[in-house]
Order: sequence, then structure tokens, then C-alpha cells
Amino acid sequence: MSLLAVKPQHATRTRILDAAESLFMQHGFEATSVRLLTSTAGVNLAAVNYHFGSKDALIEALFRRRLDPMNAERVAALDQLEREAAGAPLAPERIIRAFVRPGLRMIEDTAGGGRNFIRLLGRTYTEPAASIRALIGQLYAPTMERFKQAFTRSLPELPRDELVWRMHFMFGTLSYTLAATDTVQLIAGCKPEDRYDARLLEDRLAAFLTAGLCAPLPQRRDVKIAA
Amino acid sequence: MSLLAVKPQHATRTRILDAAESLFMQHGFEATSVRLLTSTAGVNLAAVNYHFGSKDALIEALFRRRLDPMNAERVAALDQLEREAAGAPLAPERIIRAFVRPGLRMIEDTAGGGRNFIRLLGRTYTEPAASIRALIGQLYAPTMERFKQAFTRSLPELPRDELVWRMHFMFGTLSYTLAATDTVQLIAGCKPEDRYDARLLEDRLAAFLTAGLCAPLPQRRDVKIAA
DNA sequence: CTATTATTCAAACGTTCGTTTGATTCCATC
DNA sequence: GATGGAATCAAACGAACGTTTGAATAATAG
Repeated sequence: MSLLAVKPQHATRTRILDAAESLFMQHGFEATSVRLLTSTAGVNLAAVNYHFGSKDALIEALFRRRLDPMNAERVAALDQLEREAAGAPLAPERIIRAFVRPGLRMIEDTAGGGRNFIRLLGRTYTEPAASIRALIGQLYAPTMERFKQAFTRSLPELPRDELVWRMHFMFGTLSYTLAATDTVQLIAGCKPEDRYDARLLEDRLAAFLTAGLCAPLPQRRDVKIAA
Repeated sequence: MSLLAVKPQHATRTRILDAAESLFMQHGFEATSVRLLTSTAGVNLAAVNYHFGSKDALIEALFRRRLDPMNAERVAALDQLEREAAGAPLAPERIIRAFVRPGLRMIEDTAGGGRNFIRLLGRTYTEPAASIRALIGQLYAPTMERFKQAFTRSLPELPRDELVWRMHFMFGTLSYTLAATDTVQLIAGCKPEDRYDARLLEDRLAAFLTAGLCAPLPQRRDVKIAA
């Protein structure tokens, strides 16, 4: 045949991964049976075990497929910023945007399934299964270290303990925002069309997170809220 | 008998609820079987269905037991603040602390199982099961409305859309912080003994969230992070 | 004490789960 | 066109799931 792409390589593998992203996002890992998964993907029941070995191994492959490129993109953006700055300190907001943007951009990828993944990822940080949390942590660790170093250079006066906690808060805000986009409606009847405008959301997130990261140091003030 | 509390009322119900809090927190809802649950609680396998009707109804009872008093405490603190202020506008940080404090205080309740619950709650906002999310939303809605109104009075110049999003971010930061306390170690080798000092954590959260809530309005600035 | 209700118990229900099996089909290579 | 490894298939495996049952026991009321 002349066209290389008529029958894509590993078509079954890809179909399974795509269906898994969508179904895991909707119902979670445990609640998604291999039977539903394979029938949705249009493949045989045994295909998951044949191509991945087990359901757990499928989950790991699913995260690696998306997370490695996304974190690489984050680090590349940060590298580029520092190269352009040529030694000058970076504004915190630019570092924040370098971290936030790849995730938000993926949420606009409705056709490629990126949104499914990003919402799945957001809720995985609080996943009970220790093995999954460990995998995510392992995949994230180098990127986290890289950004911590960048923030340290950008905000040398911020104590290390405080920086770590504020990165934790920022990471939490982002992952919760990506995962629980429908919860906004809980707070207010917001127009749903706003929800997935990644540019607007990045601006809002950047403003919020930058202010939080650069907040005055906390002081024990024993603020009274009740008698 | 003279002592009223020798055989507490509904001892079996309480034993089940306590064990469920602990096990659901460790393994999640689906991964916790009724068999493990009842054997951990030291009750018969059929007790869950006898006392609650089903496993799902047990989950609902579990949330109601803790969430109703906690949200009542939040609203009561806010009421008290407004009463004391006698019409004067409240500082945003005090409203934030009124919301954050009951959750953080519960994380110190290791003996009563409050910490188990609060960590379980934190990860439930991103729970895939729609029924659970709906329940949580229903239990939270009045409290959210009440705090939204307080923030609106405190920050009249902040557009409503922006306030809603920032409340969303704040809610996300809090719930993630409560749920994923172990993830801090992912970012840095922080001393674990800091992790559950609720007073210190409240100060840190209050500083971060207040700055984020009061941040300058976001501007579309097309901040470049890469070529 | 007896009658009645509430609770506990061991056992089994039917269903669904992830995984495995062995035959069959596909497809590139000689 | 025959050969051999990769992929797909229908079928079945044993285990674990949430729930139900009916008898046994405990607690309460008449």
C-alpha cells in the first residue's frame, strides 16, 4: 500500500488508551471495568491484558503517554525563559505561566482527548491507591525540582519552607481547577462557556497564584473569628 | 443500670461509621469492601445493610454526620464576626479564616477520627461518582451562598465573575491541602511534624488565600513564556 | 414470665470482576 | 503458496463483590 497511515501502528493500543482516558475520567479507575473499556474501544476483552499485561499497567501507560511530554513542555518553556533573561531574575508570574499553560492548553484539546486526560490527572493527586500516587509523584519529581529552583532564584527573600508550602498551594489550586471544573457552578451560576476558555482561565489563575506566591509572610496574629 | 453510657446508643452504627471513615480515607469508596469494613468494625457482615440500607446510604450518612456541624460552625463564626462588626465591612482575611478554621481544626482531631474524615472529604470533591459529588454540593450550597454574600460585602469593587472564580480557587486550595497532605513531601523534604500544626497551616493558608483573593484584576497581557 | 420487637448471626444468593486459555485469523517473509 | 510469529477471538476461570435470607439471640414491654 502506498499510504503509510491507512492502518496506524498499534491501533488497538491507542484505541484502548483513548477509551480508557474518557471512561476513567467519567467513572474512575475502579468503577471502569475492563469489559466496558474494551467494548467502548471496539476491541476484544482480552486485548488489555495482551497489550498491557494488566489493568494497572494500562493505567501507568496512560499517564506516561501524556505526562512525560507535558512536563517536558513545562521545563522547555522555563529553559527558554531563563535563556532569554540571560541571568536576570525572572518575574514569578512568568514562571507560574510556564507551569500552568501546558495543562490549560491541554484542556482545550477536546478532539485529541487531552481534556479527558487533564481532568483525570487533576483528580489523581488525591487518588487513594498508593501505587498511582507514587507513579504520579515519580513522574513529577524532576519537574518540581526544576521549578522550585527557578522560584528560589526569582524570590530569594522567601524562606524555603514558605516557598515549598506555597508551591503546594499553587499545585493544589491548579489541579483542583482542572479536575473540578463543574464545581464552579456550585458557587455560582457561572456561564459554562467561560469554563474552558483557557486564555481567560490562565489570566485568572496567574493573577491569583502570583499574588498568593508573593504574599506577605504569614504572621501569627490570632485573628479572632468567634468568641 | 446507673451509668447511661455503659452501652452507648447505636453502638454498631457508630462503629461502622468510624471504621468507614478510616478505611474510605485509606482506600477509597469502591476499593473498600463491605466485608473488610464490617470485620474492621467488629460487626457482622449484614450490619451495614441492616442499619443503613446499602453501602451508598452509609456513605451519605457518613458525610452528613460531620459536614452539617462543620458548616454550621463556619456560618456561626461568620455570623458572630458580622455581629461584632455592627455593619462595618469585614476584612477578607477574617472571612477566610472563618471558613478555613473548622476544617483545619478537625485535622487535629486524631482521636475522634476527624482527621480521617477531613482527608476523605478533601478528595471527594473530585470524586468520579456523580451521586457523591451531588450530595456534597447539596450539603455545601447554603454555606457557599452565605460566604459569597459576605465576600461581596467585603470586596464590593471585585466583579462577581471574578469573585466566583477566586472562591473556586480558594476552595480548591483548601480541599487539596487537606486531602493531599503527604504530597508536600513531593515538592520538598519538609519536616513532617509541621504538617499537622493547624495554627501554623492556617496562618500560611490565610496569607496565601487573602493575597490571591485581593489580587489585582487579571489583565490579558499575553505574557510570553516561549517562542 | 410471656409476647414482641430489635438486633445479630452464619450461610448463601446472583452478579460482576480481572485474567487466562486455546483455537483462529491476519500478515509479513521466504 | 507455504511458514511462523503477532494479533484477535469466544469462552471459561476462580475470586470477590453487595445484598438477602431465615434462624438465633438480646432487649424491651405488657
